Amino acid sequence: MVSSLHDRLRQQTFASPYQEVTLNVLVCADYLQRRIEEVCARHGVTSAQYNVLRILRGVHPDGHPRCEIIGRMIQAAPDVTRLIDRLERAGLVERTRSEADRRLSLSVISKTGLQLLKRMQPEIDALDNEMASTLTQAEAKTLSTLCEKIYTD
Amino acid sequence: MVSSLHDRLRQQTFASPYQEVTLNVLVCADYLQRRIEEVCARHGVTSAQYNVLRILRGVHPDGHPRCEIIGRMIQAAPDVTRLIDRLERAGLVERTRSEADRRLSLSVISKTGLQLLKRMQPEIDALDNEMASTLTQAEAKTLSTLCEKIYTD
DNA sequence: ATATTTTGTGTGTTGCAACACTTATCAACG
DNA sequence: CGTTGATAAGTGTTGCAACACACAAAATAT
Repeated sequence: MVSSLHDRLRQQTFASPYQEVTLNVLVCADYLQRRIEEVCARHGVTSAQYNVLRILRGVHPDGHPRCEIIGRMIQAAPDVTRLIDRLERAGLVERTRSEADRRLSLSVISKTGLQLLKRMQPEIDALDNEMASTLTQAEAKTLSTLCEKIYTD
Repeated sequence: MVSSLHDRLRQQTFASPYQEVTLNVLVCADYLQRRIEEVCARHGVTSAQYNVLRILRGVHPDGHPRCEIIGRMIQAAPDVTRLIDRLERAGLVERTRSEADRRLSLSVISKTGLQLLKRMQPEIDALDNEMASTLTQAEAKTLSTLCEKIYTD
């Protein structure tokens, strides 16, 4: 399915390699995103929610204010307030007001949230391992570096 | 703003270069996507709508059935029916029933749609040109090839 | 100290996205 | 030729996303 798109992109003649690379990065990301989304769906969360949970696991047992979470998210998203609302309703995070700065509402990942991440881990790892068959470690490194060059302005 | 995320990704230690590359491709794509979305928003369309219009321009004055459009879209999307509904309401495409196979509803880009694409072209080109300052042509080619390796299974 | 700006969060509304389901047409087969 | 299955498009519903806006607390200026 994706490979048929690939064929069409190949047939197309590009005015510059920059036009081509933009399309390829977008298609590639959509492919990767879709695989992750699949795993997340099986566990009843969206990829954005999963991303937030991982961020919060990184500082557990401490929490993060909303603004800090936004800055660390892979895909920028507005409306993080309601995203956390849903995580809270699902019992995956807990919110408390910061004493030091009462504007901040600190989100902390809950025990249930940590358990969910633990259950998902092997499936996420499996995705990474799959990639090892199509890309050498050196190629992965190169790809990372080139991507960084683009988004670091 | 993105570079601050970049710093955090750098600080992080990755279990494997495959974990790292997944994040980097996603972040990079989000960055590129956001730039395109900005241009599209200025012209009153979403990037998905813009994508469909470009696909239809490719076969103008002929049209494409919905199923064909789905296969050619950069980012897979369900509900293309209503996406085209909106393009039709905006006067950017016209729909007709195929005589050969009456299940198919052929979408054809309208004169207004072609004009819109023409007006947007310089701004889209500008985005590509910007990239030339951060990436050599050879690097762009390499990046394209590596991305293709990932999504071609 | 009070006024002003900045920062952080939450809310209200519109429209789009994702999911499953329905309808219409074509193809294949008894 | 009628029946069954496959393919294409459209519909109905729920919930999320994007936008602007409103409020609260802290930082800064006067």
